[in-house]
Parts: sequence; structure tokens; C-alpha cells
Amino acid sequence: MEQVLRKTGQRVTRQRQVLLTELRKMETHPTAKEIYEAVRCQLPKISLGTVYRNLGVLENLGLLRRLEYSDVSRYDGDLHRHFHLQCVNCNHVYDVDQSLIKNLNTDLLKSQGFELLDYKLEFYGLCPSCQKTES
Amino acid sequence: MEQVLRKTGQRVTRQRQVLLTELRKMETHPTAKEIYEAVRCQLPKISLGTVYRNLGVLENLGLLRRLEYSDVSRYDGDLHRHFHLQCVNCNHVYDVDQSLIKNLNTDLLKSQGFELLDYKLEFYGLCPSCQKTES
DNA sequence: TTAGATATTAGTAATGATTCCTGTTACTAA
DNA sequence: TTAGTAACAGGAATCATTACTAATATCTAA
Repeated sequence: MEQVLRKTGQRVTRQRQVLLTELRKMETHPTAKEIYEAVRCQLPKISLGTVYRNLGVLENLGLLRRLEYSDVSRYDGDLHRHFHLQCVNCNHVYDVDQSLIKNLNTDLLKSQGFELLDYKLEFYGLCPSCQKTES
Repeated sequence: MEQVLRKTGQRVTRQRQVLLTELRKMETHPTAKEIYEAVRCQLPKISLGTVYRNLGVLENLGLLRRLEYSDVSRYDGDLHRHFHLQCVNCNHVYDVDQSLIKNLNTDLLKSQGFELLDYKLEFYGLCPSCQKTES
């Protein structure tokens, strides 16, 4: 983390170090507020705004993933490519192995005890007109 | 729409009819507020709350799709299975044919002039413990 | 080391999408 | 028709996230 920050002229603060370390320990895909709570024993004076700001910074550096749900964003410190399944009942977010994408082998999910109701595939990129005005 | 509503004991109101009709005319994946604006020439007194409430009702009946982005939800009246590409620069949402999913043939996107930077696959279902307590 | 230069922080206010509340309106079944 | 009630309009409330600002901590170069 430290090299990546310095390379871009950004500072290595204790808040950033603790934030990323704690996130990596958690396997619950926590929200910003949950991370805030988890970090307060080490950083009692940290503010929620600092948590949000630095989660954004670390996301831009590719050091964590943000999962954008409609009501709230969740964060994932596991950078191995994998997918997620959210239970529509309890809203828990589970990890799903990437081998699933090979022809969408939903039997794999079933064998793990999940009932697949729906999935969402969204792409992100640059449309033709924005490639020209490359901002 | 009318039969589906009546079947579930819900009423067929002018607001619902106009809302769905107008959405089906639009190909821009509008937000709730954009739909609200589009509908005000026919329903000058409609409120934004009514738009939100009925978009939810129609979504539950499977009459439209909601695209959940982190900052705002967008709505799609096209029920044919297809995917979406959002430009990270202008935030426009484009339709992508479903044939793309066959082994994620990203060449198809390239040939259409898009530059694919990332994609997101999310699953929705019931986890094992929630299937037992089937609420 | 140490002294700026300035990026970052804590605390708080502001924003904005979405939901909730309440008295009124208008579908629907009889 | 008309009674019963789902749905409505209008506005207030909620809540995740962002913006603002004076104070602080990190970094760099001497």
C-alpha cells in the first residue's frame, strides 16, 4: 500500500493503514459504517468522513473492491477475482468462485445449498464518443 | 398490466398506466426523477413519491427492470433479456445483446466501438439458512 | 534533525435519493 | 349508486454519502 500511495504523491497515514488492515481481516463485506465501528478501538477519534474518503482513495488505487448495492455500498479487501451472491432475504453477501462464469454453471451454486433467483451483469467502459474526448 | 394488477388485488390507476406507457417509449434508462418529468405533461399533479411507489409496484409484478447503480436507480421497460454497459465517463447506459455472455465475447463490444474496462456480476438468491426459515 | 509546505484529518453541515406520513381522492365490487 | 379502502398529492423525515474548514500530521529538503 505504502509504495502505491507515495508513487502518486499521496501520504501514508495511520488511518489508511489501519483501515486496509482491518478490512482485510473481515470476510463480511462490511459497509462504511461497519468499518468505521471496527476501526474505532484503534482509532477512537476517526470520523466517518475519513473512512469514506480513504475507502475511495484505496479503491482508486485498486487496493480494495467496492460492491455497489442500491441502498448501500459494501467493501471487499479480497482482490482475487470472484463473484458475489446476496441473499434477498437476509441481505448477506456470500463469495462465489469464479469458475461459475464458465457457461454460468448454476449447478455449482445449487450444490452449495444456494437457491439462485436472479443475477445481474453490468459492464463499465467508455462509449465511442467519450473515447474521442478522452477526458 | 391491468390483469396482473387486478389479479393481485391492486388497482388500475391512470398514474400507473401512464407511467408504464411512457417508460416503454424511453430508451434512455431514465431515473425516477426523469420519469417524473416526462410524465408531468399528462399528469401535472403527480408527485415524485407516487412515481417511486409505482415503479416499485410494477417492478414487483415483473413489468419493468430496475438497474441499481450506487448513486441512483434507473428503470428499463424492455423485458427482453439483455445486459447494460455504463460509460464511466458520461454515465450513459447502453444496451448490450445477451449473446455476449457466451464465454464473455468482449470482441463484440469492441466491434461496436466500446472500450470495456470492467464488469460486475452479482447474484441474488436465498442462502441455505434462509431457505429453512422461508419467510 | 528540523522547518516549512501542504496533504489529510475531525467534526459538522449540506446534499440528494428514497421512503414515510396524513388527510383527501377515486377505483371496485356489490 | 355507494361504501370500503387502495392509492394519491404534498410535504416531512431518513439516511448514505459528500463537502467544507480550521487544526494536525506527513513528507521533503536543507
